[in-house]
Amino acid sequence: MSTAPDPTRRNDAVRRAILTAAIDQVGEVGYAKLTIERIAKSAGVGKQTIYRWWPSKGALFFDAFLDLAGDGEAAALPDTGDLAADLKLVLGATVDELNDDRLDQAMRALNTEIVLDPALAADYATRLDNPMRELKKARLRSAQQAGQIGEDVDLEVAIDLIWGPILNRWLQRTAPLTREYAEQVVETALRGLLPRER
Amino acid sequence: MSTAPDPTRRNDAVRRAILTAAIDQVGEVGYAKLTIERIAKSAGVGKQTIYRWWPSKGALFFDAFLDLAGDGEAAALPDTGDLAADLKLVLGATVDELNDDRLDQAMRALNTEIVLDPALAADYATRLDNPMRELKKARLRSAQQAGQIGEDVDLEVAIDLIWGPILNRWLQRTAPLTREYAEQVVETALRGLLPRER
Amino acid sequence: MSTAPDPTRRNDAVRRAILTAAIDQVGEVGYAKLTIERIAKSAGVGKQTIYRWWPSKGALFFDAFLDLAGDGEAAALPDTGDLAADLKLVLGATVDELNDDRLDQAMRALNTEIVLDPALAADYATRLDNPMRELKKARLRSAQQAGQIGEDVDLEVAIDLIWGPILNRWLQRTAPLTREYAEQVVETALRGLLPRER
Amino acid sequence: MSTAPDPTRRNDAVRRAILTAAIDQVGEVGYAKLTIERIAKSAGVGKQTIYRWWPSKGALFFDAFLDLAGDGEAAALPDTGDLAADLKLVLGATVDELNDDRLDQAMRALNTEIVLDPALAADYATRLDNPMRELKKARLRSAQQAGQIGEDVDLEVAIDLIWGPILNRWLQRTAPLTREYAEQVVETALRGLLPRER
DNA sequence: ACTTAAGCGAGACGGTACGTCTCGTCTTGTT
DNA sequence: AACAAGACGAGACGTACCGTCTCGCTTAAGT
Repeated sequence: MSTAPDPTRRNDAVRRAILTAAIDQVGEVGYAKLTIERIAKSAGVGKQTIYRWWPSKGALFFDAFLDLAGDGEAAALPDTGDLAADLKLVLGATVDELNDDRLDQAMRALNTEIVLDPALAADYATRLDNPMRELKKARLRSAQQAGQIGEDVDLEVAIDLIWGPILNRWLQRTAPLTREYAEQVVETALRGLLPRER
Repeated sequence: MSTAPDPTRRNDAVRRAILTAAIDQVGEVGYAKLTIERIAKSAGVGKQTIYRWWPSKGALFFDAFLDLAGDGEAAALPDTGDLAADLKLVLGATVDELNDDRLDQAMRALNTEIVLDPALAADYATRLDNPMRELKKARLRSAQQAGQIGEDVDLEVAIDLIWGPILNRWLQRTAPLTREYAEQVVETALRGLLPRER
Repeated sequence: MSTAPDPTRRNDAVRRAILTAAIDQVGEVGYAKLTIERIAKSAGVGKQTIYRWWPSKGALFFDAFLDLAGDGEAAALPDTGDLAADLKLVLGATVDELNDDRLDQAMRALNTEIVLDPALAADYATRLDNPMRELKKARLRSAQQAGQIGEDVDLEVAIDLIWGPILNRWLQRTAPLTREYAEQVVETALRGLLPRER
Repeated sequence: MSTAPDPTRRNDAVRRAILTAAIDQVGEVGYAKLTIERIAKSAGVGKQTIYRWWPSKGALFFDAFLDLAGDGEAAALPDTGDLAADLKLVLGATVDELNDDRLDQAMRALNTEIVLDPALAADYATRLDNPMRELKKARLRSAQQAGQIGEDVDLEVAIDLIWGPILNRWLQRTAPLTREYAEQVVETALRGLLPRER
């Protein structure tokens, strides 16, 4: 019978050293060449200590990512009443994050795991994506109530329409990801592609 | 100097066997567990034969994917004059493809490599994405000339607005990818999020 | 720097399994076809465990040979006072050993490595040949003191004269190696080739 | 049915280039690292050309060795009437050959093959060793008839007694192989180890 | 002189083993 | 009991050669 480790005895300094080492090493060698052994060495930790607490490189990295990104996460999207301005602000910040090398590396790594591993994808959805989606939806619902978004618009679709293009351009490197592009996306999404009726 | 192999001496039957084996085995064990050795065994081929012609698993898989997907690639997007209907048709087909298990597996694998390897991403852009983008842009330009898309709309942004949400939902498995969703995206993208003026 | 493994952590059961497997497999397929992989498989051991402790097949085999031969090694040559009889006894035993298939295979293999690799030859000299030579020299010196060997005879040459022919016939398979031949060698070496003075 | 190659069509320049390359490369990298591919490259020859005419590296090398050594081979051993002097002359020359780096390398390589491969050993016996043995025996027989060797001495044993020690010391590198040593061996073998009767 | 059937250089091919790397498990002290 | 250290069985990595197999090209007979 496998005796599960007792979390109360866990040494938190060790845990943090491992998470930090994971992020550090991803920056140095990239996710593909990141090995458990390398993380252990860099953290000054035995391999077993890693295997005791995480089932896989992906799971470890996911925690490391949360540790990195989750801290500064805003509790809510700004709501000044000007939807377009608020979205441009938020997406501009997102663009900046994605252009930051450390975060770019880490998020690409995370994405790799999520794309191939449905279990991690579910975990990701629960712990990161859904909460974020709720914040986004809250802001859009507020706009909808203020009459700035059509009543018949599905907010899920609205979110995808605004954030999807940015994430896509980032992932596929179709073209450089700039704040200008983000603003164009916001404007076009809000207004639609059709010619303006007069 | 490393003498590159002479392509004229290449045995094409062997090449096709390798590409086929690569796709087969990705379906059986997934991309993460796909090894060159396994592909070689499955193709009845020596490992060196693979290493002679491809520099990495990613590069091999990219060729295999092109072999799989590229053949049936349409030469142009339909243009019946009804932009919404045409887009729904095309995106519906895309949705079906992404729900086909073999293609889903292969495209996810490809995506993994592209996300982490800028060189492959560039290759992907040149050989697959850009040509497809041109076809899409051509259809949208035709619509623009017909007055169905605003003259001030940037067609690059338009493409991202239509295709981005679908690809994103597929990659991140936010929710099941259905034809209905695709239709909603088309309609919302065309019409915009703003309430209709009256 | 390459950190040498810590010998105190070594698992001795594993070490013995490897040495045994090496001897076994040499008997089955011969030294030329003996591979590290085969030894590992036969010993139920990972390849790395072999490479961790031995730098080459030759070095491993050398240890395996010592393990095989060294155990029964006599501490001293018999000294009954009758030099010829003692030598015939010892050489007869040597002949039997060389005609034993397992030892024959192993010693030929060892010889192969020694002939081509001076480093191993030096190791062989230190750990096997020199100790044996000392025993031989001790016996001959005793005979010399007893007046059974000329005082001006160089004992190194004497050893070569007695053992050289036997080893040579064995190595080169000039003719079958028999006890009779060994006895003839002893007698002729002692008496010399010249006709007897009267 | 495998059509054996027609020796009359053989290109002798190619044959010689291969043999030369074999000797050259053994000198450069040693026999263990000598590969057919390397010989082929060095000789400017296709691999198939080698495989067409020789069944193995050993067989090829054997021919190469004959080509190298066989040419200058004396037809008979000197017979001045002074057996000791003649033997010292011959063995001195042998010692010099064994101390020549090129020949040393080549003969060690040959020896390696012979020790492990009985078929090659037989070939070696037929084509090199037996003829040489006959020459040696002829010289000793002549000495025996001249009363310089006891009538009851087995000449095969005599040959082993004289040449065995030298070959052994060379193969096992027990100690440096010098002309002085050869002379000592000759004298001791002729006179025997027993003290001189008076 | 003209076919034609080798020999030949070149090197792709299916394999096997190399020696290295990392995996995830297990064992041995240390704290 | 968690931990650092690291040996261990397992097996993939990418490389080097094996011996076989075309592929064109010379190059000598034999008609």
